[in-house]
Amino acid sequence: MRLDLFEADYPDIRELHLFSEMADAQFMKLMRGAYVQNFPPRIELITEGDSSDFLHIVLSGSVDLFSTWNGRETSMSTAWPVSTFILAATIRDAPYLMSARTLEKSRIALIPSRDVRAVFDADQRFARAIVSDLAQCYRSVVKAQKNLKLRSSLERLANYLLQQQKQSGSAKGFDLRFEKRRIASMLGMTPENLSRAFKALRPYGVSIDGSHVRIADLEDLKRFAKPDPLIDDSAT
Amino acid sequence: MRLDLFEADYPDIRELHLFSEMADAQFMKLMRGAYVQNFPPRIELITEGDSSDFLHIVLSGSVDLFSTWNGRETSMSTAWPVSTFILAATIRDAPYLMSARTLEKSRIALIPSRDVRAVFDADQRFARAIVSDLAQCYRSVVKAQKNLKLRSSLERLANYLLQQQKQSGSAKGFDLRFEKRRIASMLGMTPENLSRAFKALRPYGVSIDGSHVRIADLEDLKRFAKPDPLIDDSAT
DNA sequence: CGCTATGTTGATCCATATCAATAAGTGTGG
DNA sequence: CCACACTTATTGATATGGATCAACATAGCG
Repeated sequence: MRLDLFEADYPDIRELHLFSEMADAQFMKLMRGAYVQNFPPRIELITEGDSSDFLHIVLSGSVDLFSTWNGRETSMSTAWPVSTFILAATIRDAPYLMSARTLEKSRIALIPSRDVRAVFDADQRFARAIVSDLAQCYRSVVKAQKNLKLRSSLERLANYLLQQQKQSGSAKGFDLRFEKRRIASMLGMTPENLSRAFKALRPYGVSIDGSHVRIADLEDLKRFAKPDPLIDDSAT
Repeated sequence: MRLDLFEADYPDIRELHLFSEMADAQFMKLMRGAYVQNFPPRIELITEGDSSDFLHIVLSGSVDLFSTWNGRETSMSTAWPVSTFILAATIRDAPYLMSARTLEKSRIALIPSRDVRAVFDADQRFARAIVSDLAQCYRSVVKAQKNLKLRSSLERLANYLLQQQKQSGSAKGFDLRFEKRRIASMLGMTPENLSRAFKALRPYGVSIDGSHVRIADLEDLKRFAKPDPLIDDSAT
């Protein structure tokens, strides 16, 4: 299971802000028990309800965090390189609340949860980084919940597109980064409804061709979407 | 503003698991800059978007955490004695994502956020407690989101009633702890819809008289509600 | 190339919101 | 203590957002 080339990943992990400030000795202590593995797409890495033995880190690729109940399933969020997931379960030594599957070919590092908790107590800066990370995760979910409870699906899509547009940097047009099916699930709607929602945004200058989106007039769409930093900004 | 009797609250605050393990000196450092105030009902304590200068602690009464967007409003959660709120904003020194108002006459302690961050770095046990608290908060919101995305409003109500029944401890029957208007908002529905939802649960043995709820057969309701520890248990 | 999963479109159904009217509390000041 | 105002809860009628079901098109992919 353990790969010889793992050391090659140290710099990537080290620069993750969770690990960037900590003492070398403590970092190595974490790495000693860790291992890295490559996974093909669509592999279920963890299942909700399982005990949280490892903190996971996405080194490359991407991971879908989703949940199920009574035969239904929904996408909760996406983990990108380089970031951790299920940090909260690791901290509390509690069962996972979400399942995780690779979206594409992905490289994942696993650090024994026990080591994370031990090093937390031994390294001030690591503790500071963990709490900061966790607080950010918390705030992200709160924003997601506000998004769900205060907006219609059309408003959620409009704001999602504005976010994506912003992230892409390009003046006009960007590609959707996921299957529409998954975007629909993330936004809390069905694929059929998403398909119609795109059309419903046409009067506001949104046009879509396959996975390519163009927004004719940002201000026009913003007037409808009413983006709010306390819901839509990922940073704050 | 500062009350002479504040010292009387020390034991209550001290026994909050966030503060129970820390060194005396550090605890006093936190208390030195803190103060306590009594508020009448329905007073807005903080407004979303404001900068987070104080960590708040509910000593008695209760506090509604809510959010607004585009003229709409929704209840996100409730803070009870003795617990903190807006810990995440304090940690990250970021603006509040939620507003807070007293539900009833309440006694609130305020600790300067700067002090919290300073003592975090100085006291191992306090750091450990904060991270644990925060992880629990995070997991609560994730559960709330699963509840919203995976269940219909009728299913949410059914599970809410099962939770309340369990908490009440009594064999049959308990009183709703909030106005129905607020329960509706918490569950992400309108008051009218809640009113009808109660009736729709009658076939499963739920009867309501004012704010008093009786569940004829728990198993019957559970068969419909399908409660799930990964959504409904507050502890895990 | 054909298979399978994804996306689109249309028809319909259902859950939930909205609007409106009324009833029942709850608190206030005379 | 009562009358009044005001908020909350209920109920009915209706509208609508969004889900579901079904058919078909399309795009990846072995």
